[in-house]
Amino acid sequence: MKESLKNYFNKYINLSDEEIEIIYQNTDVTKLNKKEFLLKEGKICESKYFLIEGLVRFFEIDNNGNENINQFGIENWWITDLDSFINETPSRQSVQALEKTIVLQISKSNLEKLYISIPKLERAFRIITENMLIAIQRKDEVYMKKTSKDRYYNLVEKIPDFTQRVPQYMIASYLNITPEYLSEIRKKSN
Amino acid sequence: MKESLKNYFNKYINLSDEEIEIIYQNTDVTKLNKKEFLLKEGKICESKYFLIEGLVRFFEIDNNGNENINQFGIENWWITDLDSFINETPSRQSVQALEKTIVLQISKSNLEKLYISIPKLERAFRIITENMLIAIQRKDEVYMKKTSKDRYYNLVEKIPDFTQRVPQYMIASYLNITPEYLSEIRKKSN
DNA sequence: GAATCTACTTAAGATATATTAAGAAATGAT
DNA sequence: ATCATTTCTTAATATATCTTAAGTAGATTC
Repeated sequence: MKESLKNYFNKYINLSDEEIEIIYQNTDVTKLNKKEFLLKEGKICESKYFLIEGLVRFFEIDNNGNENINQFGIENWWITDLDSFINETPSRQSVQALEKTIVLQISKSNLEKLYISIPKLERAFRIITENMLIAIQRKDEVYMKKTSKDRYYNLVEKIPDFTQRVPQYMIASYLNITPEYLSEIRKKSN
Repeated sequence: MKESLKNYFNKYINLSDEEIEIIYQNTDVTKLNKKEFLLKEGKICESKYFLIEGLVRFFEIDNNGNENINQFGIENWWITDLDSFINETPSRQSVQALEKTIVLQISKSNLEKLYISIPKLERAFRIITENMLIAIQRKDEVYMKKTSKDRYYNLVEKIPDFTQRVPQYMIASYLNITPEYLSEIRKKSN
């Protein structure tokens, strides 16, 4: 676990073993079973969660009572409702485990302490956040302008095992189409 | 100009006048007339541009030769194709002034120097990038899941003067609808 | 000031996607 | 293994949005 953290941060900055130790001391391990929640709509997102193993989904309930998935999270990603975390406002979305999931949790106050004791972390998170921004912009290129079919094949190509790990109706929700229509798209592709 | 920069950064970190001066020494002022380009598709985005005054659009040309606007930039925003800037890959989009525009330009190498001489800047850009990420996520909530009509009214509500400053066909492009359909939406609203 | 261009509108027909409802298949519980 | 529940598929119909084409008005050019 400490090893994962070390490997991860070393992609961005050089940290001594003591520094890794300090970071690790400021985290908690949380284990979730399938269907358990990391964050519930309406609550303030108090921590950043570094996903060690497993799979989660971000979703919200729309006016018609439908679940709308807008993000999945996998290994080595930070799981946070950033809006809620930064501005300390109630989260509009929930985060739920789709598989047995292990996360390392850093509370906001611990993170602020870490930024002070290990200022290099500012740099790491500056870079990490930039990369997240790039990722979301790339996603937008596909999801804003392309047809449902293109979005589906884009997803299959980029994360092939998703179609195994995630029920189809959730993929449909993530792609912003109805499960019925996804079914048609898949049929036509044969 | 230096004043703008100072006010801006002071929202995130405390900078002395000397530090502001150092930052300012590492920027260039660029003035653009309407229709001039800050960045052209295929070129590497070599600088971050801080928009002092004016209005720009980000767009790309799709397979059918249509311009696709995916972002506007206004005062106090950083104008960058981050993917191109960070990874030094050719930009897939162009950035063009829609009005007389003034930007402060920081080259990548100058920015790296500044991160070293004024480490607090890491913190500033960490926070700025987080805020950009939050903004893009909020935009996604509207643009991924809502109908064309809702997207239009959301834009009108959030940036009312846009409908004056930007031609309607560009707004349609930004909203991912055809100008004809936007025309219909507007008609129905009366 | 006429001619040309550009942005905007209107309307008819076409297409992509949603909705509804029903049945089939898979999964989980007893 | 059986039953119940959840997920997936199929098909008919409905709706949102696009495409094409034509027309109008304002801006720009000669």
